[in-house]
Amino acid sequence: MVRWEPGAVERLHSAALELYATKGFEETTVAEIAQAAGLTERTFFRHFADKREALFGGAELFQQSFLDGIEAAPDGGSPLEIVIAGVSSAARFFSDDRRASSRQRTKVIAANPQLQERELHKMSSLATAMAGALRERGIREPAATLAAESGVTVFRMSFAQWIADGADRSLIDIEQDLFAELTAIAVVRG
Amino acid sequence: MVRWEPGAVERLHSAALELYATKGFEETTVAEIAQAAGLTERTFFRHFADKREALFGGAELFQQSFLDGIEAAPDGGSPLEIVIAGVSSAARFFSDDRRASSRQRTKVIAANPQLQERELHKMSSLATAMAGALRERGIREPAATLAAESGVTVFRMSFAQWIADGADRSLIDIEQDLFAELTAIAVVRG
DNA sequence: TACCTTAATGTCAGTGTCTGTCATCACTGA
DNA sequence: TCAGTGATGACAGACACTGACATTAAGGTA
Repeated sequence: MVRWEPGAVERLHSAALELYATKGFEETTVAEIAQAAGLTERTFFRHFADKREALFGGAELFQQSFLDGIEAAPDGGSPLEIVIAGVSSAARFFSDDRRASSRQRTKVIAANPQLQERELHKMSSLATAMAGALRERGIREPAATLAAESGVTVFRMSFAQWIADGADRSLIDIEQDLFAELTAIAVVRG
Repeated sequence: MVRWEPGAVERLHSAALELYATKGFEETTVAEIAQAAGLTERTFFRHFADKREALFGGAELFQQSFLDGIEAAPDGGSPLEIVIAGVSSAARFFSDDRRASSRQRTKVIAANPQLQERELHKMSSLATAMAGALRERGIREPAATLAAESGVTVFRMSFAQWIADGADRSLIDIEQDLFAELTAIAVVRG
């Protein structure tokens, strides 16, 4: 007989996602989420820094998959090629059976400006971390940050296409196309 | 004898900037800002949607200067060249005598995550608007969004260099260098 | 002059997010 | 048996933000 049911964080996360999806983010109170998870409001704020964070857990693994890909990239590539290795590595994080849940989560975020702001902040942190990893590999500024920001842009656009209605291509395929488009765009006097 | 002193918005903006800079954003209450401006808390929220917005006024003119530059760009250029026209046009918005005040404002934003999130959101909106302007000029997706996002990235990095300690180059000079770096990075098999 | 309208503000009573503090309870190890 | 320890509950409070209604001075109109 345990005093507390295990998995409090997971229960809070699930309850939050479900309520945000059905009632809307602003229309759900933290007290409601806590009650749905069988806990109190105070406990919610012990596990999540704020009401939004319940939707953004597990970002460390996500970010690490980018950094791993950058570290593992072969030597001698251009900055963008090394970034492509990182973004491709992270694509494995999103197998096709995750598409449905990714779609729901993205829909919730798209419906609320506060959540969009948090999402942008996470992406900005990712770009900063990737730029750091590039510098570790000897790439100097401003090339490191330019390449990292470009990589995050391509990832965001690819992800949006990946979960778009009717889409069925794999994330990594879409990424490759968009990186090709990026190099085409950057040509001056084209 | 006027009943109310004119320039309520400006007074609130100034009071907020000063208090955020001296006490810190989270440490200042809206009531304090309102009192410093000779108004009430309720009036603050009539002029600004939230506590952060007091720092982000006048974004419409700022954004429009990008769009104007895109509209005015000559025909026949690549997507990135048209974006460069927009970003260069906006550089005129930041003459050198604005450097000191830009520096203070940026410092306040850098000191607080909530303000950073709002800043990122504004930049994201700018990129969306620029992509729309590019589409108006016949550029298709995904080229339009890729070019717009790249342009915003270059602008952000240029701006950061422009207000960096000891910097004295003009914003437009820095932008040109970074656009050149961007095209260099994007070359595959470099 | 008296009256009406309007715009900007004030007043007041809320709701909801988030924090600090202390109490509670099961489990653990000595 | 007893002193930690860790997750939670209970409670009070600060502060951001909103809705509803009152107030005031300026301008226009009869």
